[in-house]
Amino acid sequence: MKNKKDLYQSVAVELLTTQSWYMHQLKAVLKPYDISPAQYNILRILNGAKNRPVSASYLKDQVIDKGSNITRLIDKMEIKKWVTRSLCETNRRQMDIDITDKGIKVLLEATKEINELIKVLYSITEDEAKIVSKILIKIRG
Amino acid sequence: MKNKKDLYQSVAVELLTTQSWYMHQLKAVLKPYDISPAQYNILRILNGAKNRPVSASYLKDQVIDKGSNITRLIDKMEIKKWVTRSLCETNRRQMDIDITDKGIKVLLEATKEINELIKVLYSITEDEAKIVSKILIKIRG
DNA sequence: ATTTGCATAGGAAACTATCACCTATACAAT
DNA sequence: ATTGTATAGGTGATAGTTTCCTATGCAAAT
Repeated sequence: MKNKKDLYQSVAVELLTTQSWYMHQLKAVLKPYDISPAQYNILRILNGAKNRPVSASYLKDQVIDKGSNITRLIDKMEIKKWVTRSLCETNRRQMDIDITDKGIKVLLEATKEINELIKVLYSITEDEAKIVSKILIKIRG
Repeated sequence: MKNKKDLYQSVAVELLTTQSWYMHQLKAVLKPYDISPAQYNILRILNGAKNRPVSASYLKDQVIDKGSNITRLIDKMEIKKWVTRSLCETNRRQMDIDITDKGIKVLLEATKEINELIKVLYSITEDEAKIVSKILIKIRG
């Protein structure tokens, strides 16, 4: 029987290992579309907002990796014409960031690939999937 | 009841989110020692090898993030005098990579911090810890 | 002798992390 | 109306790291 420290240490190690394993596949799948996982994440959030534009700080809150620099991510996506940026009318400190048709198109294509990729997770049962999601959420407190 | 795709999608999202959350804390904890998580990983492997030197390819196999560039990691760690690199006598294609006393010292210091950090995972029970480790391993197939 | 495997070198591009600084706005208190 | 403070976002510079790529040297295997 392991001691407590080693037990939780192995949670950390398996978390890092499994994420790394999945992330590499994710990057590989998105690469042909020239999308980084962080950019894909932004596209999903923008599309999920049903064409109502959102602010950068909203994106910062919603995004998976809180460490990412929204301004510079949006810069790159604007160049690729996947998003637009305009001054918010009601609060002029904010930007209205919105997805374009081109952005929606690339999001749909990428999503198709990701829906395929997700099948690599099918080595666990649906019950296990429910359990692991729940515990992962609980970990973050 | 969610459909299957959404269920496994949420596993992916929670995996990425929780790892990102933990990784940021890990980086913050290691920063004062000027160690990256990847370098800490190398130090642990070298120390775990009980002072028997190992090859770069062995490290590549053992390391958590398979995408990392062992040569460059070792370059940096050699500069900091945490490891030594010498030609392997028995197989002269290989390098013998070994940890130094200085490397052991910084490893021990960093490990102390990480043993503290691990407590952020205590929001789940020991049973949940066992379960989540097991499922994370199973995911990778 | 040729092929395969191990390890490394080095360039280029991309990403990260910080920092300091700046602009403009909102909003509440004076 | 003025001032102070917090908020929202952006800019630019720097340094370091990572990632990808190609190429090379050398040893080992066959």
